[in-house]
Amino acid sequence: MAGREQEILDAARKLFRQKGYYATTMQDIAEAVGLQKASLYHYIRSKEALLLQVAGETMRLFHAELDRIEAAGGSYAEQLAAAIRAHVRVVAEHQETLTVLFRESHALPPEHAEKVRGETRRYTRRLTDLIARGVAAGEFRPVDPGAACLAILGACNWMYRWYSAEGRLSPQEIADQFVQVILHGLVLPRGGPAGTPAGV
Amino acid sequence: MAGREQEILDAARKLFRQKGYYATTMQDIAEAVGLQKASLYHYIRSKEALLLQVAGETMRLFHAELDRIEAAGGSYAEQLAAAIRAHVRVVAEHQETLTVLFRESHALPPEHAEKVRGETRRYTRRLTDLIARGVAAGEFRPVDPGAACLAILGACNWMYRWYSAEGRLSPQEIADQFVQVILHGLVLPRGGPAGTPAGV
Amino acid sequence: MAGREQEILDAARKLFRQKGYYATTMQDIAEAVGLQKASLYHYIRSKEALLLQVAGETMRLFHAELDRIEAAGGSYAEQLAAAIRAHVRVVAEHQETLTVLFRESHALPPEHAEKVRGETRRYTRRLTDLIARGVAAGEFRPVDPGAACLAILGACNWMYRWYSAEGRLSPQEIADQFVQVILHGLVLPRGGPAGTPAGV
Amino acid sequence: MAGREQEILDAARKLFRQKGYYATTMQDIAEAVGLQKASLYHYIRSKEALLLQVAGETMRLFHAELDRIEAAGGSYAEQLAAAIRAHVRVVAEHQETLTVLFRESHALPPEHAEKVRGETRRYTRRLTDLIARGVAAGEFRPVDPGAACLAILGACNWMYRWYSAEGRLSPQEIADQFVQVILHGLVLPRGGPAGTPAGV
DNA sequence: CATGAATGAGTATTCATTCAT
DNA sequence: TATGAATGAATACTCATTCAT
Repeated sequence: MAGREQEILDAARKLFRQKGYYATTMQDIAEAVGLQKASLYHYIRSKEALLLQVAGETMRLFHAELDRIEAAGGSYAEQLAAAIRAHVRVVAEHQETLTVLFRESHALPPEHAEKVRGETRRYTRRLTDLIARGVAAGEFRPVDPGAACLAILGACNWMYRWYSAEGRLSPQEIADQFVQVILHGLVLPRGGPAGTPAGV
Repeated sequence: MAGREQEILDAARKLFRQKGYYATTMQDIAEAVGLQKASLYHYIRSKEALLLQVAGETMRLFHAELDRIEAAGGSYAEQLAAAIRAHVRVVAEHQETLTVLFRESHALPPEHAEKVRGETRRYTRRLTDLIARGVAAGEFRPVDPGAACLAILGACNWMYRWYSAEGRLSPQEIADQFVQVILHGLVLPRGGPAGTPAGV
Repeated sequence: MAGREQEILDAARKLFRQKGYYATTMQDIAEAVGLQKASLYHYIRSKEALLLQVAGETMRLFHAELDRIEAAGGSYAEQLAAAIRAHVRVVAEHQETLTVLFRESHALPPEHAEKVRGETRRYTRRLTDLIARGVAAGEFRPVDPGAACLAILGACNWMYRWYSAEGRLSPQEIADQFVQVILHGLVLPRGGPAGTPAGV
Repeated sequence: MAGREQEILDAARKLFRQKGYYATTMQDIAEAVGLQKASLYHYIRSKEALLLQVAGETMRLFHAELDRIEAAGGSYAEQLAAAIRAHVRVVAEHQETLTVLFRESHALPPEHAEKVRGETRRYTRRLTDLIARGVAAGEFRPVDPGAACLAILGACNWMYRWYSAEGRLSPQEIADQFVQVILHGLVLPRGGPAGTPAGV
């Protein structure tokens, strides 16, 4: 059944995150699912294949969120805010997977590593395009869309290292803060009668 | 001599970054410095000690920059901008070390890992405090300083994964963009006299 | 059914020859007959038993041929020639089995290996006796019958390594050549009125 | 030193012969030379490399003997007799190596197996040519040189299975018998008071 | 009859580290 | 200082075989 395979994948993901890919032995995984080492090989081809599956799981999610958001439309600021919120949520919900992806994907054989990197690049490009369109539309400042995108992704992805479900802020709250910082910046527009920006 | 020790450290850092800590063998390091495996042990205690040294190198730098900036004074926005610029510069200049730090420090034994994490936390706190003071002084929006700080650190640290000296943007330019996004946000304040409050 | 068992035996023989006994897995055999690994065990006791069966198949054939030839009678030269022809034919027809027998029978457990060797020895003895009787009768040169027998068996058995159905010579032709060499030698009797021997 | 490497090679050869290549473990070899398993790898690259070395050792010897014999000249019958004697001697002296070569060389990776087979073919061709020249010169019967050569090689090589230093016949005696059978055949030329062939 | 699941025992190989020279 | 030799411990993976269904 797929049940056992899923159990193995879950155990592997958890262990890879806790101890790292190399430090996790097939023995560890076997014990975690209550099987003998050899029995694992009925369900998976190799340890590496396990890593590949774990690492490959997530990019889909990000793309799906972006699809949804673009379909929903709205101003660029609204779309970008939604994208940030979605990204934060995915990172919080799949922290384990993403930790493995970010920390261990270099252990994949070149071809697979390349595939994972390709997915990542594609996602980056989509987000960059969104920003570029916002800039072109005069809705965003004339920033460099590539750099801005990487700043945003960095802020969100970095969560994999510090987020905790027991932490002070909920994913929702984190997302609110990130949106505010990224969309409006930290600095209060100085005085003047001239308007402060509209809160998105 | 310290010369040899430094050579070994350099080789280790480079290899740890290229192939990862586990995938790098003492043999690799020995070949890189033109010694035999066994000879390395005249200079270093163990592979782990090597990792510890590499990983421990950098936090000092960040603190030093922050010292300098705080000593120089200026508005909170100026200080924060300077901190971002400094951070970006350090990441660009020590990408190798930071890659090892970010990716491999979990391979350290608990006590050492804790020490490294402690340094990191201390740096985060200093930056958070700076933001908190800016907020208290009414210079920054009333954001959550902790979240804002982590967003900034994420944006900057994430560079370890994508920055390339041959890339399109120089560290200087990257810093400019980051400062702009983080201090002023992406969204152009909508004109008009009618100021909307800094809601959100 | 015996059908399935035979199929398995055939597949095993073929694979043992192609890849060797150790390199052939039960999986390989199962795939070759379109069953699952576990299902093989309804027909056979073990992989070793399979090898034993394959290895044991052939000696019967050699003995049967010798029975037939001795029953038919004739001069010793005629009988020996017939034995060589028969042996060559059997090797050509059962090359697969004999390859396994010659190359892999040492993988059998001592007792079975001994049994196979016993059969081989018995065949060798019968052929040696035939030669010895020919020598005693003054029909053959006063050679050492044991050595002569092993020379003959070597020449014939070695075919397992080089014979090919697509080769230049048919088994019949090979047998003709072997008979000629073994019965009359390579060297042409020098001159003299004395005739060349009758071609057997 | 080469000493240890040679010891390992000797142990491997002996064990490969006794138990077969697959049934011999690196542990066995290590114990035989009084080292730990891991230590073997200071001297050899892999188990397979060990087999290759053992298997590759012998063909050189056969060629060297043939060189010597052809240089010495003499009638074709004399040369062939010398070749047979030499071959018998080499087999007796290197039975261990040849057993491994004949029985286990199919365990080599294709490219190396091919190389070994190439050497074998070259030796066969040289011997075939010698016979062919003898036939052309009218010194040998008009046999098929290829078949005759394979008969001879079979007779000699087969010794790897039955020869024993403690056996009834010395290599010298075996060679005498083989030469007699192959050069003059088993059958006594019938009739006439006239000459028996020259005993070579 | 057939098989999916499970396993125990085994196997080559790697690697950081030690130590006598 | 430098190293060749040696090793203990670990590790992923294989495979013949068993058994409940």
